[in-house]
Amino acid sequence: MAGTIRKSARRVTAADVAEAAGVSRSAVSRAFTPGSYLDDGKRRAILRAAKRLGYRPNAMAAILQGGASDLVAIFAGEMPNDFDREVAAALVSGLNAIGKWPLVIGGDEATARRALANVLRYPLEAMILRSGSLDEGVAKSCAKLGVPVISSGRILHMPGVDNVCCRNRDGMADMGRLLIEGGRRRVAFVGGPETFWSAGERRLGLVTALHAAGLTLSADAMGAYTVQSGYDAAADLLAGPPFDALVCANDAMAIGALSLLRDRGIPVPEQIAVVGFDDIAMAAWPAFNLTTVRNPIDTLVETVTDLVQRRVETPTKPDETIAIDVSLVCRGTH
Amino acid sequence: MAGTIRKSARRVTAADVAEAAGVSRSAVSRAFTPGSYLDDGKRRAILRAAKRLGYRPNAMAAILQGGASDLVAIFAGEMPNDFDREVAAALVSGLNAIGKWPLVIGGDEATARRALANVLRYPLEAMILRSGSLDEGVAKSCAKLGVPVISSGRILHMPGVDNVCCRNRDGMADMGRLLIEGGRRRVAFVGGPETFWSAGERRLGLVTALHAAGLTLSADAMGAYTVQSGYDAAADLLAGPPFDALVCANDAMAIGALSLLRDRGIPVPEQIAVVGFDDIAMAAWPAFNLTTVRNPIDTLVETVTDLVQRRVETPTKPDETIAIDVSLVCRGTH
DNA sequence: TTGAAAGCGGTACCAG
DNA sequence: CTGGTACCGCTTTCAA
Repeated sequence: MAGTIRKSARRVTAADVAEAAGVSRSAVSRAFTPGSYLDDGKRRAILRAAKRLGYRPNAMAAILQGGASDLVAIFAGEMPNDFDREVAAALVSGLNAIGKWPLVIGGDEATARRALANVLRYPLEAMILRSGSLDEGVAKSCAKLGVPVISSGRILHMPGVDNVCCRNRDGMADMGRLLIEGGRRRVAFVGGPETFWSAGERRLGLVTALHAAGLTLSADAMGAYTVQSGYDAAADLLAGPPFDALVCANDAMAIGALSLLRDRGIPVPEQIAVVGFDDIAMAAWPAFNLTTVRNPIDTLVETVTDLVQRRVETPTKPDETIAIDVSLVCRGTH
Repeated sequence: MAGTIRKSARRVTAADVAEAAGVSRSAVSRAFTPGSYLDDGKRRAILRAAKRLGYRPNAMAAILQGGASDLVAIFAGEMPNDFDREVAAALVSGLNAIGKWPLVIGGDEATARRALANVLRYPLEAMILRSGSLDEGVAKSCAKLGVPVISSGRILHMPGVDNVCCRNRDGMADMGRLLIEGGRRRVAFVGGPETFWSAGERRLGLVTALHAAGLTLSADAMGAYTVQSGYDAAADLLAGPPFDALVCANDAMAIGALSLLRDRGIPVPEQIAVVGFDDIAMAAWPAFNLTTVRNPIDTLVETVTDLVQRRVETPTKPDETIAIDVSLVCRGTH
């Protein structure tokens, strides 16, 4: 369907406004700078002319001149599950709320890698990492350029990086103890490839709790943090030696595993307990009622935005590593 | 936890590279401009020096000078459900793939409104609308500045706006006919407030199909496109006159309704059919097995990114309204 | 092929 | 309080 043909117009500049209002460009600049010396009547006249012409100060010029860019990149990775997408959405809102512009980079590794080189041409105030696999490389590139890096969801031991991360090991250790107290003895785990750093941490927490009780992991499966991969991993595990608890590195996989067990008619939690990590909204739905570990997104976002602000304010402040507390959410699958 | 204290360094400029390589700034600029006259040895020397110093051309200066900004804003709204978040994530990836930088604006209306005024200070190549409530105002502001607007998910009849939208009415009309053919006669609908434009369109499609069969809508409930609101709406409807089909304006609400009916022990689809719209990944899970209308995200993203490119290429091209085909997905709840 | 110089659109520092 | 002016860092003429 065709519609109106439009004309492309040149952007209105301060000079245009100055001419229209019969003042100098300096005056126009002052009219848009709070707390600057300018006759009140003149200021009003300028703002009126600006509004009439549709003038907005060009951010590029202001930034080039030395102003804040307010640009913050988010390296979001592929966002394969709802938790990652929720975090990304919440980060965007949180950054908007503190007056920053999140410039989001997502998609597969090749696209992201290509994007990185180019996005660094923009004067970023910070780079937020949520990707997983490319993190070290990105952090190195940023460090070279003096762009502050905030890694969330995985701890990067590099100078020039602030870290925000939930207590993966503690959370999963608590979960392990809960299962053991509930009488479970043969515990299987569904983790992820090395690029999912948190999977390794969570596994470690579980193993620690098991060891303390004189137990070891019964089986180890590899997932991909998606529902489908949890479904498949559970099927693989069922083909092996029996187990009475299935600990998944995240809720998406736990929900997938739950579905598989239901399909096979295996009673949960009577025969096998199934638990996850994150406490996504879905985990609370009656259809799943999943026992899990709460990984609070709001706290994460607050911590990250706070870190962004403090880092921008004091670029030389020491690096920080902030841990976010998690807590057991006992529902019906353990 | 404290760590290394870092130094904040000045950004490396073309002048620094020029000095290091013993050439003029012009030569440095040329070295980064494909297809420009420059001695090959000199170019190599410059690129080497640039790499050593960690130089990247400053995008702000290039843009100010007249270059492409590659900046595309996405007005994403609150993203209350997984479909919206999936679309946002896919749009981000799609834009990255064509070399654009999605600058995402999300969160509640107040935040978004405040953000709009400021983001227009950046030279945006396009503005993608997914918000719902603020769309007209945003489109007007953009039109005044000559920023192309691409509205997706809701048709805006305004000059200067390209529209991409799925065939909401057709899809829901097909669904209505499917239900009628299946013997359903008392059809209830769960829609949304006026800000959810698609809910009205989908309702219209359903009503059309019902009318053609000499039927009318049995009941009308208002949801908010979230799972919880579907759950609540279904509860409200059950308190009224009986019905044998429950059509929800999106999958999230359908899944909520499904949960409520299960909680109440009402057999689906034997006693009541439940259907949705969008075909989110979850709809296919065995736990829900939802009959729905497929609203293809990949096609949406391709269409939008294509439109962005064509609009940037030819700013004066006529406005377009592109409809995306949808299709019935028959599973187990109808 | 090269360097010098003129902007791009602001901001901030001048002297007035 | 005001207007003029020198930048910010890059691209792109222009003349050499």
